[in-house]
Amino acid sequence: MTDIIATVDVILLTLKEGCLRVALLKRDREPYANVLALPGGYIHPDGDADTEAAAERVLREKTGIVSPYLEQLATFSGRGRDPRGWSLSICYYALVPPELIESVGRPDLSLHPVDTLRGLPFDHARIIAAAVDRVKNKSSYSSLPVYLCGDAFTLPQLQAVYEILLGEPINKVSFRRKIEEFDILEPIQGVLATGGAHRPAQLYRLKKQYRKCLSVSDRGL
Amino acid sequence: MTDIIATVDVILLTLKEGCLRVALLKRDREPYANVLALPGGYIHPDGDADTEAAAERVLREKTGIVSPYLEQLATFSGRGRDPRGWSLSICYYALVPPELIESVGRPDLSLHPVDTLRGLPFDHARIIAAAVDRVKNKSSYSSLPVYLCGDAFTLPQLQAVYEILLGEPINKVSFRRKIEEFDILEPIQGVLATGGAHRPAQLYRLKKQYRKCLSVSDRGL
DNA sequence: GATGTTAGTTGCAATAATAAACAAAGTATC
DNA sequence: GATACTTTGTTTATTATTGCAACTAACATC
Repeated sequence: MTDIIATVDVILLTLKEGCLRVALLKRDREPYANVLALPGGYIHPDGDADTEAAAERVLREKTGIVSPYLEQLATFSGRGRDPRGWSLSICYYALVPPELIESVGRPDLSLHPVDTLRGLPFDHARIIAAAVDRVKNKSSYSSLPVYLCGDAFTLPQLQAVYEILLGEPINKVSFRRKIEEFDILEPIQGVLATGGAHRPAQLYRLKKQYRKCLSVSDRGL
Repeated sequence: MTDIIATVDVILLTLKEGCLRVALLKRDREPYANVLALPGGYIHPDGDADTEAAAERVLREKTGIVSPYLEQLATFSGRGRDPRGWSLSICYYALVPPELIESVGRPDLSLHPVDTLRGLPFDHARIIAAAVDRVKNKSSYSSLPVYLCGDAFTLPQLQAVYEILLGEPINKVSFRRKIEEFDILEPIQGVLATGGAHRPAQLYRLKKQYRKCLSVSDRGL
C-alpha cells in the first residue's frame, strides 16, 4: 500500500496598503527548494494533539506568529499536487494585523498581494484562492475582519477593511448598525484617534469574550 | 515516527417523516465491530484520485449510493478518536432523498434521527453534529435543501423541508419569492401533484445546470 | 352543487436598508 | 483669532424589502 504524505499548511492573511496579502516563506528544502510557498509542515503524531495544534505549531515555528484567529479551511489532496506522491494537506487560515507580522522580524517572511501571485508550488495558488474566497464571503455576514485590525481601531478604519474585502463601498449608517448588532466592540473610554486635521474618531477594541470567536448576522453586511 | 491513520467518512443525510436522519452501518470489523457507525474507510492512494473520490467510492461500496450532492465538511483528527492510534478523517456530507436510500435495499443500512443518537463510536457524534449544523446553517441562505427532495417536488413540499431544517415556519410569499430569485427550478409543464382532496400543486425540478451546485442568497431565507 | 382543503396570487402594512443632509470637533491658513 | 477645510458621527427622509391577511383557484368528498 502506497503511503500518504500528511501535512498542514497555513494561509496567513493580512491587510496592508489597501490590499489583502498572504505571507509566504522561501522553502528550505526539496521539493521546490528556495521557492516561495505557504508555511507548512508534516504532522507530528507524537507531539501534535490534532491538526489544529499542528497548524499552530507550524505557524509558530516557521514564522514566530501566534494568531488570534485560526480556522480550518479545507483539506486538499491527490496524487498530482506533490511530486513526492499521494499527499494530503489540511489547511488552516489565519488573520492577523500587519504589525504582528512585522513585529516578529523574519526577513524570510514576505507579504504578497493575493491577486497577483505567480509561480507558487504544489496547489498553493488554489489553496490561497479558496482561503481568500472564504474570508471575503465570511466578511459579508460576520465580524471576521476585526482580526485584520490591531488591538484598537476606529469604526471608519474597520469600515475601510470591510470595503476592501467586499470590493465595494458600504453605507456608513448601515455599517454602524450592523457592528452595533454584533455587539462585540467596546469604546476605549476617553481615547480618540487623533492626528488628522479633522474631528478625532472614537477608538474601539474587541470585548474580551469575543477574542477568538465570530459574530454572525442573519442578513448580511 | 508514528504512523497516521487516514480515512474518509461520509455523513449521509436525508429527511424522512419530518425529521433529519443520518444513515448508519453496522461495522463489520474491529474496532467497534457490530456497532452502528458512519460509512467510512481507508483512503486508497493507488485508486483514489483524491479524498473526494475516496468518499464517493466508500459511499458507493458501503451503501450502493451515488449522491448528487457531496461536499467536504471538515477534517477531524487527533490521538484519542481512534483506539488504533493517531488518526485523521476527512469527512464529506451527502444529501439524498429518502427513496434513494430505500431503493438500494441494503438491510444493514439504517436511518436514525440526528437529535437522538446514542452510543456512536469514535468521534462520530461530533462529526454528525457538525454536518447537521452545516446543513441547517446553509439552508438559511441557499438552495441546499433541494437535494433532500426527489427529482420532482412541489413548492409546498420544498417549503416543508426548509421549515424542518430551520425549525420555524416560513412565510409562504417570502419563501416563493426567494426560490424565484434563486432561479434554479423549472415547472414540469402540465404535470401536477394530484391525489389530495384539494387543488393540485405544480411539480418542479432542478434545472439541468444546477444539478450539482448551489444557489445562494445575499440576505438569508 | 355545496363544502372542505390546500395551492397560488394580490394588495397593503410594517420593517429595514440606503441616501442625503446636517452637526461636531479637530487642524491648517491667512 | 476668525475662517475654511476635513473627517466623524447623527438625524431625517426616501426607497426597498419583508410579512400578513385576504382573496381566488382547483381539486375531492359528500
